[in-house]
Amino acid sequence: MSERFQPPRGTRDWFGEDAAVRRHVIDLARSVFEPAGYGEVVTPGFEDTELFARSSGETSDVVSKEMYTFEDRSGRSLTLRPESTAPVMRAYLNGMSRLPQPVKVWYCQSHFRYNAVQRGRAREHYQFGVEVVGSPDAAVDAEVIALQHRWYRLCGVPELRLELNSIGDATCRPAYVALLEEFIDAHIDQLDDECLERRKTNPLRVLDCKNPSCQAVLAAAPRITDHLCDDCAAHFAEVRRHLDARGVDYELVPTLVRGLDYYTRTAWEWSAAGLATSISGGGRYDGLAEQIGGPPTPGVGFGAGLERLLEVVRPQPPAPGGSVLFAVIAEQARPRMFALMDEARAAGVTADAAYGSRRLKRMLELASKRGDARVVIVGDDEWEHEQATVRDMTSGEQRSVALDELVKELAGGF
RNA sequence: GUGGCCGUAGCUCAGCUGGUGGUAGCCCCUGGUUGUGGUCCAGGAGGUCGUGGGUUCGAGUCCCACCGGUCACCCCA
Repeated sequence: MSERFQPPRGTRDWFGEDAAVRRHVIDLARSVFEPAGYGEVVTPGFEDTELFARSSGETSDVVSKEMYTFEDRSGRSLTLRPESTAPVMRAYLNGMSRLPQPVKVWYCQSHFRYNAVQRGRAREHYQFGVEVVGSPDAAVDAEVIALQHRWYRLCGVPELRLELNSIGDATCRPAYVALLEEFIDAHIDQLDDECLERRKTNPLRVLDCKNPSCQAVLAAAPRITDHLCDDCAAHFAEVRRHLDARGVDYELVPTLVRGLDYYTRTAWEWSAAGLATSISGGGRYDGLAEQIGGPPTPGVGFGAGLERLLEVVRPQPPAPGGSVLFAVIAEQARPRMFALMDEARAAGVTADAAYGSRRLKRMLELASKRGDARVVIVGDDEWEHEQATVRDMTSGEQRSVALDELVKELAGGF
């Protein structure tokens, strides 16, 4: 095994059924978002390191210890994207802002973070994500959440749960944080070391502490939702009205916060049975554009981990159906038959050849395993008469078809 | 990054207190006469027991380190 290569720690290969199911959940997401006006966006695999440093915040875990940062041959500092929201906003500022507003996009990209590898925590992971840039409308927040809800329902996610909160904005959050810090300092002797550490880096995270004795103390702490400014409170109320109207259930969680600095107002997370972590996180980020040198620009979106989703549900793609397998026994018939196979493909028929064997028994066996509907058999007998035997794999019925008619027969057969 | 558990074929796993690696199941390939599948039968391929050291007459089994996985913490999708 030492002579062989393994995928690098925290990465994996996708093939066979895994790849098919993965493809299927992406197709389901597209089937939900594309009719709603979301177009695909693709951003570079790496960006200027500063883009992530400035947007996520130098002290964030992502920036301080999880980024894959390297220098290229010209000495530029580049970083493999650890998330896609900042890159999408960068792309928005680099041209997308000229499109009709707001700009609605989806992406399915890999992300790289040097973190502890565990179930649902890889070093390269895929996210299907959505961003709506250019509108502060609460109806947009609700649309994104509602569509995501439909996607997860289509996937059949068990015990789907939505946690919702508003974390305010630059007007009200600083005052709330000051209030919270005051509370924490007043109860400092009743909180553990971890809380003290968080108090220094991100006071909001203190509320997350899982220590029961800390929780008992923190239950009396001021809540962000009680201290929103009028605009934020009105915005949050409207998001909830829209969600109620769309029939999306949610749970208000005042302690739900975000690890990245650019989030404002609406914040949400989805979770499901069978996985301790959330399967998706989203929020509004009205402060992001300015942090990376653009004009004030509102935005809202989510990133949904594909691997995490596939940990809790594996929706089966619909069986292809109607596929045809070419079983060409006669050596001299192969060139023409495979050419006809291509013609059938061009005519819309799903077709493949049994390349692995020249024995009919094995070819039919293969057709059974693959689930092909029909098999085109051409041996010496058929070849002599310019014919093919078409076998229906369900009924076992066989009929002769002239080679000149074969493509038409296959294409019209279903 | 810290701590616990784990690592036998592509996959799921046997392997007792150290004494020669399993006819195991699934998957893959071949054959069961010359052209008929979903079954059955027979055969085969595939492992330096994660890697490297150490203890021992002898290590899949015990010890150490590394690699990989997993659980908790941190954080997050």
